[in-house]
Amino acid sequence: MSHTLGARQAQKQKTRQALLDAALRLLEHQSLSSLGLREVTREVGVAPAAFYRHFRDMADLGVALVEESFGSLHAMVRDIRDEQAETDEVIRRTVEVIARYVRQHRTHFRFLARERHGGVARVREAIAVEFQRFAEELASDLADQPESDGWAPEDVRMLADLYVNLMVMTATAFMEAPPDEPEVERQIANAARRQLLLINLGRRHWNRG
Amino acid sequence: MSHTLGARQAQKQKTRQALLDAALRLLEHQSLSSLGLREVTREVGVAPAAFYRHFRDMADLGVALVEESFGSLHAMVRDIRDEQAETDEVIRRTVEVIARYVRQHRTHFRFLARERHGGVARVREAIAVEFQRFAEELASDLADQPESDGWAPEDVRMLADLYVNLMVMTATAFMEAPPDEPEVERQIANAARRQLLLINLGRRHWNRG
DNA sequence: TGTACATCAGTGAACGCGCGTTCACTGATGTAC
DNA sequence: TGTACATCAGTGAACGCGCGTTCACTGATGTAC
Repeated sequence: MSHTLGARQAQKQKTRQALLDAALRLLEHQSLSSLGLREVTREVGVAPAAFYRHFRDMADLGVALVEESFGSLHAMVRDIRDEQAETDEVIRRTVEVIARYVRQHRTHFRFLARERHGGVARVREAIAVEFQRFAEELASDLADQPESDGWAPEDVRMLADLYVNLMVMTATAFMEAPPDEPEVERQIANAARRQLLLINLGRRHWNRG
Repeated sequence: MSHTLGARQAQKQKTRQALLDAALRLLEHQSLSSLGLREVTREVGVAPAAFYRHFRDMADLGVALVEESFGSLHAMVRDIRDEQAETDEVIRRTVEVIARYVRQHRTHFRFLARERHGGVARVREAIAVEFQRFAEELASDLADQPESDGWAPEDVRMLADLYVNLMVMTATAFMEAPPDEPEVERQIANAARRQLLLINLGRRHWNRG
């Protein structure tokens, strides 16, 4: 009865998704606060007034895009977490997964990078909440590892923040690299691996001296 | 003859600065790509057409703001570099200087954070160039330190990028903290110090086995 | 299965508004003699 | 020092344009009997 969408509901969802996709496409070369409602509906091919059947305003659409973007980001993290191997191998796989994620979800990541400190408060806040959740999850994972024995909880959180920051920095570097430039990507990956390695060194010697 | 500005030149510079100041004020709650020329001139109290005597368009004004913002950032770095002391003391002073810089130049830093990945290409590029220059200078400083003996140049650069990134991350955290909340600031400073400490640990054990 | 009515996603026209840009202008400042 | 002319920062009116929002509407889909 309820799990099959009626034809009407299905069509509505399709239009809503088309609006989100069109907005994401247009946001490649501009920011949310300069993106117009009419621009989005024009791109989709519906009347401007149709927008209001799905979103109150552009900030509302932005918040929906935050949720969508973090959806694929969480998929990335699950990918990384599922890999269990030697430290060096974990690092190699981690950087590889970040590269692959950015390649496959470039528009999502660009949106997050652009709007994280952008001009729309509600969107900024939504992104901040998600990144915080993200760091908390990572901190909880790190706390369970034997390397974290004897660590103060706030030090684990500090380390998690450092990792999240490095991931964002690396993903941003991949994003800003021109597409289809394997040599540039290789260099970014190399630098990222060595930065992870250096942090892991610091982690191993924490509380030892 | 030439070092004293004529009354006309002086007045022109004054208006130009007023436009920059007004823009920076308005950019606290929006991003450059949604800021209008008429908004800025209205804030200053001049006719819209007067804008064109100083800037070609808003992107042009944005690039001028980038230069202004990095001016005070370089002053901050000179502050840090001039402090010579024990490692722990250097870390303490570094974080303190960052906190002070953000407190005193909040609007400049917010502008850089917001437009670094913002919607205006020319401004983004200007910021990228400056951050790159910044990291190169730091790398050159680091290379001269005895701790960097035997380091490959690209490893020094990698470390410089890590430091720059941590500075940006810390400054951003200070910026986003509500003003006049010493307790929150204390916590951010604490986390930043420990992150610098951990990276320094990793640095000391790099290339050691 | 068929009929009568309700729902509601999307339409299309209309509105008032603020935008960026242009233009001929004004009048204070600067320059040449 | 005084005069005649040039410069040019800032003015104010005008323009066409696309914006967000409203509204009564249409017609396909859903529901009750």
